[in-house]
Amino acid sequence: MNSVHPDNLTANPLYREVQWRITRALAAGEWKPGEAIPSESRLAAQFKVSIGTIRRAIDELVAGRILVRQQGRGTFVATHTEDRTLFYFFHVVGKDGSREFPESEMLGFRKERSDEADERDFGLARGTRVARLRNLLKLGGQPVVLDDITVPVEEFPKLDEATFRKREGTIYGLYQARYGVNVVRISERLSAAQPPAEVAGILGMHPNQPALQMRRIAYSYNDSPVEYRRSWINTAEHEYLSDLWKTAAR
Amino acid sequence: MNSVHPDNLTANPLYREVQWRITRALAAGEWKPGEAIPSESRLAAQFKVSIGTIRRAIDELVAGRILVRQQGRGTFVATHTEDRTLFYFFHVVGKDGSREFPESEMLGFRKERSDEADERDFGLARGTRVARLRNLLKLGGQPVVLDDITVPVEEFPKLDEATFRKREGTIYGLYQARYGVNVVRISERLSAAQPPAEVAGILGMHPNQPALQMRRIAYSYNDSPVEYRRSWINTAEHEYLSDLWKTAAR
DNA sequence: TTCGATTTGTTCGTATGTATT
DNA sequence: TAATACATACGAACAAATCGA
Repeated sequence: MNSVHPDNLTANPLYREVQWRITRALAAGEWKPGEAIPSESRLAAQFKVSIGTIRRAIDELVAGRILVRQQGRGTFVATHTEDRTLFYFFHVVGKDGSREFPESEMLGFRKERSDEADERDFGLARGTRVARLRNLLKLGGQPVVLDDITVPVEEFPKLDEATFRKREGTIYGLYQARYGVNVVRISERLSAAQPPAEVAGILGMHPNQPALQMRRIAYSYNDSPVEYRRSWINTAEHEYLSDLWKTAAR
Repeated sequence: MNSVHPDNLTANPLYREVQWRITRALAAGEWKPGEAIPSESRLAAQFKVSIGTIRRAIDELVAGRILVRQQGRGTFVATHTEDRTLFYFFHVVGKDGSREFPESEMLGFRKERSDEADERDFGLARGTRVARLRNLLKLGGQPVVLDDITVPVEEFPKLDEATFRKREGTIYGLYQARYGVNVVRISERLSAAQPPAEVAGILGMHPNQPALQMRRIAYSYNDSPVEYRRSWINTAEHEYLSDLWKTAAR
């Protein structure tokens, strides 16, 4: 067979074409988070390629934490209910290096139109209907992170305050389980600044004490942005950890 | 042949054993940065494994940016002379998202013994002979990052001020070319703080303006630490970008 | 410019091992 | 125990890029 598949018009290798098709199926909700996707042999038959090509396609999705393989069981769509996926997206640790599961408390919820700041910070078209959510994260009982979250209402139908307040697990877990929105990648920008008095008060900071200011964009499949955050982090006892994979190189 | 190679006592898969052996050879300086390692077919013959196993072993080292493949040419030990490797380790960007090659200026150099702070921050045994280097990075002509770098003298024989001052390219490029020390991974911890007046002055900051404080540990092969930094970043016009790979998921 | 050798890249197939159900 | 699914290892064939004769 040729190295280029007949219905592959983009001159991409076959395994990448397969990867696309799997990604599209995921984006379309064909297989839900936590569920198993068809077995490699079944996918090979379905796509009419060798099992090795299927494995190669899945390899990259596993590396991107979009799928999870389990020998003897199957290959599953990654969920946000496991601790390791949490710490893939949550980078605040104790200054002693301790990692802790944060306790979450919702402080506010409203719906409105996106404004100029959203356009400047996130490239979000002005006037988009959005929900705003203020969420406080505590570590060891102490308030450490204040998140101001913005999501387009369109992506999250029938979103309401009670859903957020009564949720179990992480916010991304909620997106995934209830709205079928799967966050697979984030981009964060950090700077140091003086938080507003209101924020400093919530975070229990002394006045004039600086804090970490963060802007995050969260992406789903195919690099489509689905959530925007402005956060303040009290770094008196904690810090932001950026650790570029321990995967390879041992 | 068995899945476990005769001289593989650790019950690791064969490709990982091969990966180890390649990594050890790299750490021993058998192949220098910029040089080609033996071809896959040659390695396969040398290690008495199939070429597929060699490819699998190299795959992970390429993913970890330790090796670089080039079709038709060979597989090379990664260097710090290319722009893309620079931005893998340098995370400061303009607030408008612009990436710029920093201009470097050495402000100080001395040798001494490591102190209590090094032990606390980096786990570096107290009393180790170290070199201290103060380096200023400018972006667009403006001072933005001040690095206080600490390296164990043992790893860098005959290290002197002139070598640093007259270098071309990055500091990690210098480590690599002149001392055979190849930085392959870094871990960074960030917090917000008030810089000392001296630092604020160097960075051209207004007094009482907060800055990003960073501690970095740089690792070579096999996760052995080789360099320690304390940095201050002026985030008036720039910010720290943490973008967890765009590789997969497209 | 052409050609051939070399090297990595892609795809296929097969056999066997290991974990799960 | 048997069936299923992923994991490892091998090999073959051809494609595509590179480089020097």
